[in-house]
Amino acid sequence: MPDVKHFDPDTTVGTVVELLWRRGWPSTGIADVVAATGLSRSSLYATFGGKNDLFLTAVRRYLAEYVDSMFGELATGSGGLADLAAFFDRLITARCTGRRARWGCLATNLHTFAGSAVGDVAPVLAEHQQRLRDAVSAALITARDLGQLRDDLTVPAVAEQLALLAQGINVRSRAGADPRHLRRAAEAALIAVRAPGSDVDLRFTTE
Amino acid sequence: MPDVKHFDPDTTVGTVVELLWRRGWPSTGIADVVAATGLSRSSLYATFGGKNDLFLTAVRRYLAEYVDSMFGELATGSGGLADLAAFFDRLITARCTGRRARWGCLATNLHTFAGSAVGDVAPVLAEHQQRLRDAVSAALITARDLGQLRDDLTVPAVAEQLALLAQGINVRSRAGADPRHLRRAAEAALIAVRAPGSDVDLRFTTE
DNA sequence: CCCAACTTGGACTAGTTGTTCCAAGTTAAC
DNA sequence: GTTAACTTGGAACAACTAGTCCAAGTTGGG
Repeated sequence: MPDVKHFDPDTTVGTVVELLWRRGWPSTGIADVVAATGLSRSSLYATFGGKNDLFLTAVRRYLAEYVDSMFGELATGSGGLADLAAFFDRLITARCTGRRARWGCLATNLHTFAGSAVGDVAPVLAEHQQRLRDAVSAALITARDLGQLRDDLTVPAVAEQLALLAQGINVRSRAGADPRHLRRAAEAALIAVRAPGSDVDLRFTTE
Repeated sequence: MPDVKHFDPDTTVGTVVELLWRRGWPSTGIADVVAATGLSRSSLYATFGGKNDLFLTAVRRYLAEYVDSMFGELATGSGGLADLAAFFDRLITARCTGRRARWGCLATNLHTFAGSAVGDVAPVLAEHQQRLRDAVSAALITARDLGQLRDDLTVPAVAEQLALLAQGINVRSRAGADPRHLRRAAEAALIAVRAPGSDVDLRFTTE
């Protein structure tokens, strides 16, 4: 019986993701969403609820669409340190080139107002960080099995270290860091944790 | 002849630093400053100009008061990697304990809207990152002279890597990261770049 | 004392914020 | 075609934003 929606909510969420990613949570208003989507306030509020709900939906979409694909073979691959090198290469390329260059990572950007009263993003960020660390851990365990990882370093410690490095890359890329510098840094980090005898190639494909 | 100011501008800037640090730039309004300082809008605008000027002044104050002291003996010390361990220990303690725990680093937080139209913070952030990298570089050069640094790694690459690690620590500390995890990560990073033969102690004083 | 130079509180813009509301329009089963 | 359920545009809302303005008050040199 009822009238049917005149727009595609999924497309709308996609637009909101880009807005939120580029401009940040507090600086993005409903008016911006209206302008970017062409919808009216009524439709937005009826479909998504308020600003908080809409933005939280957008954040979850971001994690599903952009982050999980970024992890790629990290958790499932068999390359060990080579998979980690590929991951950092992919990350730096995504952060520094293309249409979304210098947007940083939406999840990392949101850390800025993690302590804020608005929008309960903290749990979402915690889950994201957990997934990142788990993926890195999996690759490191593979590396250990392959004899690529120094035996005087523990997997959890190195996983945390590399996850923090990724966060640093996300932050600095938004400020316009030189991708060559970032690649050098990631390469150094991986070489440093590589077992002395290992001959795994850690050079980045992109130069 | 003229009337004299009824308040201390330096104290006011100090209050604004805390406000900006904790709540973020776009979320902090002049009304908040008025409430926190007890001053009137007139006095604020007459003394500091608009919101942008006031906040930029606060950011510069932050860098001078909190960051430079954090670097400590990094640039001038003779401990090499030991000085770096002390730096990370200091950083993690500052970010995770005390009144300002989980506030993160104001400069790192500001990266979130580096690309934004408002307030020209980008140059300030660039300068800050440069200083951080230079300080780390100085300590690494000392480490190299002392034979503490692996000779298959270059100073600039490791400097960038450790600077990015520090940024990661800043980001994650705001979201409530476990300081023990952070210390483990920093320790692993330093152990990994230490020359095989070196016996420099990299354990953190705080445990 | 006197008065010019300055500061200050508070009222006041003009624009924006997130949100609500309703009349008008649209849909599809009956 | 009727009708009930739904969507939509636009107006309106109160609270808030950064910033301006001016009369009243305060200061210190002459």
